[in-house]
Amino acid sequence: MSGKAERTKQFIVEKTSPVFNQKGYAGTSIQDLMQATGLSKGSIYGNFDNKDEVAIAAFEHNFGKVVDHLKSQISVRNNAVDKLLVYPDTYKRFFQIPFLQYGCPLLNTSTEADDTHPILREKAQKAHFYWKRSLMHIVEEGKNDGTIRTDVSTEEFTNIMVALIEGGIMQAKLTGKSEDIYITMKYLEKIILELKS
Amino acid sequence: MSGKAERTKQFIVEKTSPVFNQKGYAGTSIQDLMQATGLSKGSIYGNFDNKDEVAIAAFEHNFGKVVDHLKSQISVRNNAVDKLLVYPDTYKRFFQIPFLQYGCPLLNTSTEADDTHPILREKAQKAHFYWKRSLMHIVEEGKNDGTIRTDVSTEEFTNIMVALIEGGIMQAKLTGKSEDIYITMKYLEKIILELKS
DNA sequence: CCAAAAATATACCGATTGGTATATTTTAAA
DNA sequence: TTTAAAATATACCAATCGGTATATTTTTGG
Repeated sequence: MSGKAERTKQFIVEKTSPVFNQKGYAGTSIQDLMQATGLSKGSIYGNFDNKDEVAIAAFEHNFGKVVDHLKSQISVRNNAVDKLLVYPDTYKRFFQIPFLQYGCPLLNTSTEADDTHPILREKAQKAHFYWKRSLMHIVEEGKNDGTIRTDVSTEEFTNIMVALIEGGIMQAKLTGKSEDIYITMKYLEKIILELKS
Repeated sequence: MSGKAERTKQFIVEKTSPVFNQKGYAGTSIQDLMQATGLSKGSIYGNFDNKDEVAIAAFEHNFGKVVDHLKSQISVRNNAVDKLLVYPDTYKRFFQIPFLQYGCPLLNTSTEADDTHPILREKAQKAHFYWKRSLMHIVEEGKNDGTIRTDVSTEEFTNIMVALIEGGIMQAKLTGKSEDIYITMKYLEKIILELKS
């Protein structure tokens, strides 16, 4: 496999990842992948062993895009509370973020795969664990430098924060109303600000 | 169609609804329905026009079971705050409720169907609307009889409540840890109690 | 108990599924 | 520029998909 194949592999992932996020694993066929890439079946199977591997790579790509987007915003903020506020700031504009058009990849993948696809489920579990860990890290940081109250449980707060984001997205995607995510994110903003010591 | 067919139809829905909730619409085949019911393909297609109709009936059955369960508990409580507390009380024991074994039907159906299956999406939208309306009704009731503070937005509160429940379920289903939904529901309990006037 | 009707089972349909073997084209090194 | 290798396309495979036509069984009303 030369550098060309490596680029084609990347190309396939980029083109098919929105399809997987929209249609789900079971709902996406090889035909869909051929159509999304413009490549033949042989070309796809020449770069991936099977549909599973494309789906896994697609999930990791989708999740990675969200992470990169948040990370870049978090990096330019210089205290824990402001860093946490990146989340409501971002998800308030949920419908305007192109790679979230078909929903949160973590929510989509976990609800489909939790009872059906062990490999994909494990990938989603790891993504969730990574997300929670990075949130907890910010809260702990704030506690250590005295900007966040120490009488709140980091574990509990991050759990609630994730629930609000995913539950808000679910409602907004279902109703199609940005108001639904906006309300939830306004509330998240409020409880983040209440963390201030 | 005699009474027999009506009972068979009901039988098919009861046997297949857990399958749809576990595997999703795209992931459930007619074979699965035959296996779950022990009936032949002809029998299933004699009672339903197509897979869509079975899926729709299954979703409504699944959602109905949750609604019935909650309603029966709410009916024996005699003030708005206590009625709202049925939700955290119930979902705290999420993993012990048999018909929630494969997750919340509203969450599962909406995340799968929101971008792929307009009919199923509409059913999920209506279910969500019904749920929110009944929550809002309880809050308004409490405001009217003076047991709930009038300075909180009913719309905003119910939105946050739904988000916490669905987001909590998503995390618990993904990790497999009841702790994840317990934390979220403990918090929901707290903010419900803070509604008291 | 019998006959008509209703319900269920069997057998089949074309289309599509995920995947493979092989032919063809493209790439890269000499 | 030639040639071996790598990448892509074509053609095919058995299995399964959702759905239908028809045969058989079961139910129901007289």
